Amino acid sequence: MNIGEAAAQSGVAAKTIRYYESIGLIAPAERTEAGYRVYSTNDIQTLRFIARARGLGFSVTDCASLLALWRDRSRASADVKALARHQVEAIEAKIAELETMRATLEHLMRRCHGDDRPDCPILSDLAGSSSRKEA
Amino acid sequence: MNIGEAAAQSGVAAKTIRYYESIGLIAPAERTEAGYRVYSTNDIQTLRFIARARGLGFSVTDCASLLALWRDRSRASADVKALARHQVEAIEAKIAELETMRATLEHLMRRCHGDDRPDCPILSDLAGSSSRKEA
DNA sequence: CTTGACCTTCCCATGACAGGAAGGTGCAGC
DNA sequence: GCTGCACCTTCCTGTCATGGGAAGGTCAAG
Repeated sequence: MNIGEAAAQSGVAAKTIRYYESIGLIAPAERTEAGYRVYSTNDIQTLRFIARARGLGFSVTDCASLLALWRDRSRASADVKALARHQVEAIEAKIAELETMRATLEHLMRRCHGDDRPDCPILSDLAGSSSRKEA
Repeated sequence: MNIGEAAAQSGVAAKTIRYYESIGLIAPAERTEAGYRVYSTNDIQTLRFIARARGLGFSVTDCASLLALWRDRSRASADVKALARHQVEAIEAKIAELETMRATLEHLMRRCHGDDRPDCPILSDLAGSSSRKEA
């Protein structure tokens, strides 16, 4: 299977597959005589694994760790769980940050009449009024 | 005031101030004979405005729009509110995405015993078990 | 034999900066 | 006056995870 079909089957763009190979996340693919990369269904599994982990927000570096654990038949599930917990914490931190932003913005929007008058509490706040909330 | 003090007073790193100047977000600063950038308290206000907008998640491009509206005394507050609403929507989309990730991860973690046994539903899921949730 | 869809490598761009090198400036102290 | 140090300048590189596109080779169909 060429890289195009591998991309179609795995959901990972051909460009990205080459990138993953270049940074060592996946092993260099076999090549045809002409230099075309060749992929097996096993490689597709790996790519899908990566795609799912990325979809859960894991960094490419985390994916390398997860792949190593996946291949290590003697791994402890606690190790995997620790990575997952860490990821959940990172996600929660981001959510909290975003929630704060949203709350502040919505508070400002409620106070903004939003018509064609120039008076605008949103801008006033950004300009430094004392009623703003510090993040 | 030199760039170092402007940075201290505005909360924007000196490096970042130069960056903002280079991309045209702020006007080029006046210079001393020796070429040092000089900032006024007015410039500090602008930098703080930007810092607050960035803190609310607005992109640098959005900041340029907000600054333009801020300076336009005849702006309509509706224009500002529209930008804010757009930003809230973007934030909510990100939150939703992160919530989905978190829910999936937590679901997987609950099923993972997390001890020294190698059996791990988290990895099984990433490897393609049918019980996974699609994001 | 040509066409067009693939594939290859290579470099550049993104967003929003941070780090660091190489060199000039300003001021305090001796 | 000179030294030293903190500060300033520009310029280049790196970050993260790709995407875009150029220039050129390959493959299968018609």
